[in-house]
Amino acid sequence: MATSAPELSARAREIVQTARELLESEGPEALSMRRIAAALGIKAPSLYKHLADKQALEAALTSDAFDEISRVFADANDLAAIAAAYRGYATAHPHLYRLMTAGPLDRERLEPGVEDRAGAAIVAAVGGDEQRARAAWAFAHGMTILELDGRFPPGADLDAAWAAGIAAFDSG
Amino acid sequence: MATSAPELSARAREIVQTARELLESEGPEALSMRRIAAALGIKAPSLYKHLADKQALEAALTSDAFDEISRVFADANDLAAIAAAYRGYATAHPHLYRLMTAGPLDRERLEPGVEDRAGAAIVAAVGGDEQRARAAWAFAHGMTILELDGRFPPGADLDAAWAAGIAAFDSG
DNA sequence: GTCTATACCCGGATAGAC
DNA sequence: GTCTATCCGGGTATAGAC
Repeated sequence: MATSAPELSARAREIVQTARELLESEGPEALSMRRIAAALGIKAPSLYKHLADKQALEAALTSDAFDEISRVFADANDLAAIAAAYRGYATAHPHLYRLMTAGPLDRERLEPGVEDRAGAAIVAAVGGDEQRARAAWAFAHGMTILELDGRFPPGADLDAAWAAGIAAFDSG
Repeated sequence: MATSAPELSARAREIVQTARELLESEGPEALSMRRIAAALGIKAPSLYKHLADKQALEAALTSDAFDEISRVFADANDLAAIAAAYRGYATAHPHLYRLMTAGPLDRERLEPGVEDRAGAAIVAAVGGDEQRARAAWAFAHGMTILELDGRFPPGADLDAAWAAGIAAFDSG
């Protein structure tokens, strides 16, 4: 059976918090054990007394982000509202959003349930249909990551593109 | 005015081809100048006689991929067909697809027109509406990258999720 | 709990000889 | 057009002293 992430000590949580501030303010290259340690005024090897390895740190950051997204979803009842919440969270925390969505998800190291809670809010917002929920999530993630990466043509009206997609899922 | 990518010499094209084979068969970690050179039986510094830097190599790979996608789109007239072509190309070339879609696009180093040609096919497939085209592209990219990264729940019926999204964009 | 020292890996890129 | 030698940077992680 898969064991999940161990509880973090108070000191470990400080490290995670510092790592997050670095990530959000300076981007993913800043998320190195040396840089995090330096920001705390210690040396990199000391971190390993508190966290098993870097993956544990990333899992903690990702679990936190899932939690926060679920909270942001709480007030949203329809697709337009949840899309706005999704886009708003990602735009406010672009580097964190990329960290939590890029590449495989190390589910065994996440806090149990965080992924499902975020997903359940999307399913509810589209009226309970899982297939439509997955498609709508893909739309939202696609819009978000293409927007964050500057992939749309310069000058594209992204509000209008979001609205077009939301209209499609609302009526389809 | 922005100058675009210089023509590649025949030897440079050989290097790009070798790089592509490495990328597709072994993944992005294999796309290093040392590994590419080794695969060609030469040393890494020699590559710089043929290509300015690694970005030039990546731009060539990306331009080729855009070209190929445009070609795959050529036979597709409606949204379902173009979505199937998109998904099929990405699934057949996952590492290349990630390379061409992840992060910012270095437009000045691409072959001129390759991005627009691929985009135009999507616009045509949704009937000419740019906003719907962007939303549909976001849906397709989102589905694709989440699928490639194993982000959907294990056992999720992705054919059904694709169909749900296509239906939404067809009717909405 | 922190330190120093270190081991090990990797990467892109340049200078100058041949 | 290729080579050797080298420079620069980076990273995760461990051992063992304090």
